[in-house]
Amino acid sequence: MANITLKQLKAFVAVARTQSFTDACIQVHLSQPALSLAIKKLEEEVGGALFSRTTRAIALTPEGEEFYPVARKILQDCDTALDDLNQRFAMNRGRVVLAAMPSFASSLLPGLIREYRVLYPSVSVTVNDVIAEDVVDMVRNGQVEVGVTFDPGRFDDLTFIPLFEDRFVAVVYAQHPLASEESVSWQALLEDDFITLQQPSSIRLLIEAKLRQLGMQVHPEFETHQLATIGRMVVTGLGVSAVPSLCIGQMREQGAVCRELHTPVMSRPVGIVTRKRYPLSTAARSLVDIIQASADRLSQEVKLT
Amino acid sequence: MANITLKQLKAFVAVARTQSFTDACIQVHLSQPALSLAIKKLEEEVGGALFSRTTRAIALTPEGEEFYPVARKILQDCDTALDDLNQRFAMNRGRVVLAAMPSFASSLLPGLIREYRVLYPSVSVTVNDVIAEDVVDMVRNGQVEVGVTFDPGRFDDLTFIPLFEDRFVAVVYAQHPLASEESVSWQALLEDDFITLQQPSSIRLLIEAKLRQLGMQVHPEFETHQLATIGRMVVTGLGVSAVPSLCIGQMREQGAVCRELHTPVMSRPVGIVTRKRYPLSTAARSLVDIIQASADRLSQEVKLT
DNA sequence: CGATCTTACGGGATTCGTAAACATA
DNA sequence: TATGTTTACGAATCCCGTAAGATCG
Repeated sequence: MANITLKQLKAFVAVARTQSFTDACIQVHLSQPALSLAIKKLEEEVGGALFSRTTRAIALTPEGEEFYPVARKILQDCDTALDDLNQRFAMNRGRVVLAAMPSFASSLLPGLIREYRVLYPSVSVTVNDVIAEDVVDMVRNGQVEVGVTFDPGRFDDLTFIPLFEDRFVAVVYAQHPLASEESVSWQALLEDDFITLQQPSSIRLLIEAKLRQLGMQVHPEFETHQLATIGRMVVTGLGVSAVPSLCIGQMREQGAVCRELHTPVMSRPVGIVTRKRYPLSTAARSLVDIIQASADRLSQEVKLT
Repeated sequence: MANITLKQLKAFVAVARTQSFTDACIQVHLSQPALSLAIKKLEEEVGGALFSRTTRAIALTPEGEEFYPVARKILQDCDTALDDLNQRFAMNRGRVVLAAMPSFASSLLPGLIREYRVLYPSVSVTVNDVIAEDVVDMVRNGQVEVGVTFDPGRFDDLTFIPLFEDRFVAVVYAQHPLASEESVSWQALLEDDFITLQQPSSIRLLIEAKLRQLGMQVHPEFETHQLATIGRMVVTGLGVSAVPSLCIGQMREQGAVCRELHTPVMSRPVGIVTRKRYPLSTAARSLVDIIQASADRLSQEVKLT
């Protein structure tokens, strides 16, 4: 039967502060009798008098004096917690933590985040730029709410929202013979010196596995850790390469030329990965919404035209 | 309109803990629909969903996850505060601070506190053994709730509850001529060497002022700080003295003989001093009650018979 | 189909506000 | 006497519980 009400606490604090029932009425939006009853009830709950009422003057009992700061603190805590939640839901504050594979994080993601920040400037966004496999791991164990990466396949605890197809495109320098072609085959591309990524990236593994499967041999003449270095090497004429279509923009900026790659066309769906049965925060939800809404535009941006 | 309820918080915590509405019902003694409504209302108040309900499984939203420990803490604080108050009023805990003039603190007070402690063993009692004037000061400025001392006279912020009359009695050694008298006059007593208190006690001042007023001269042959020393000196035959009737017991224990003093009879009311308009704690209230109830017995104890 | 949450609605308790009574300075 | 609190009572509100509906596994 131990049941007190926040309203009673508010009433108590108001009376204690104003030292008057009448004045406290205004603060708690109650009539005198109602307030009187509320205090009376509270006193019954706590087992004794909190005020000494002499119809003329009000004084806190020593017990009330002890209780006053405590009640104040409780109400303060409630208010703070409520404000915090309100702001969080209104996205006047909050935080989204997401993971994205490097090719996406360095290409399309910044624009999306910019778009998001325009709408919700008070929500902080943290990006984990990790390889595709780690993106999946970080989502699965809850380190991030949202991941952007390749379709992780069948994980029964994950949800995948496809955004666009990422495929490999050939990267050659402008004077290269293949640059005049509309599209090139892997066979033709690999006749030149091939520059590849050295990092434990799924990109390289994917290329090698697929090509080996088709009986083609890859002879990487150069290896590097950075995508930017590939671009530079290609432009310098050291060789050719193949990169995810996500990186077309970057390659072009560096002066390299991208062409469609066929036989085979290597493509994988890129999308948003979230955890099943773990709802997103409103902040994360709206980020996902923005990314989804931009799916068409993203698809365009990885086109060669 | 920012109004949440502790009941709602309890409901929220229960659901969050059990991960199920049905199970939480038992904990909060509510039907499922009622609980559902309570959560719904809470979510409206905070501005967003705290749970993700899929009719089959319940999961906290990230916002709910943030809120959970906060809500828990608030409820915990409420419980603690309520328990504390309950115990205080039930006097299973608490504290009384009082001040008493030395003559009372060293004579009758210990017995009274003992009586009190038998009834309320869990309430700690602190005694300030200070001179009569300081007792009044400590009560007035709120350092103590209760004081026992002489009637402080007209203080409009103090309440005085008289207990008994304390008067001066003569103290002589057993072989002293006056010991055979029923009562002695100040005149007769002062013919012998007079031992008096040295401390800034109201006792000495009272004696001197009153006697001077009556044209009598006091020749203190010995001065001491301790009442016990007076007794010892008297018994040793160094002289005679006059002490408050409160100290009769102590004098007798030391082997001295007490006799009524007249011409004049010096007596002042001793009683309980409390602050007006500042209600007592229940603990203090019951101590006062006990002392008041013992008033008659106390009056007897300061009699010579 | 079964388990679980949500919505709908009637009954009941709590609580509110107005008016009158009461108590102190 | 005047101010301010408490008691009395009618009324509105809120909240709960039962029953029916909806949804997911």
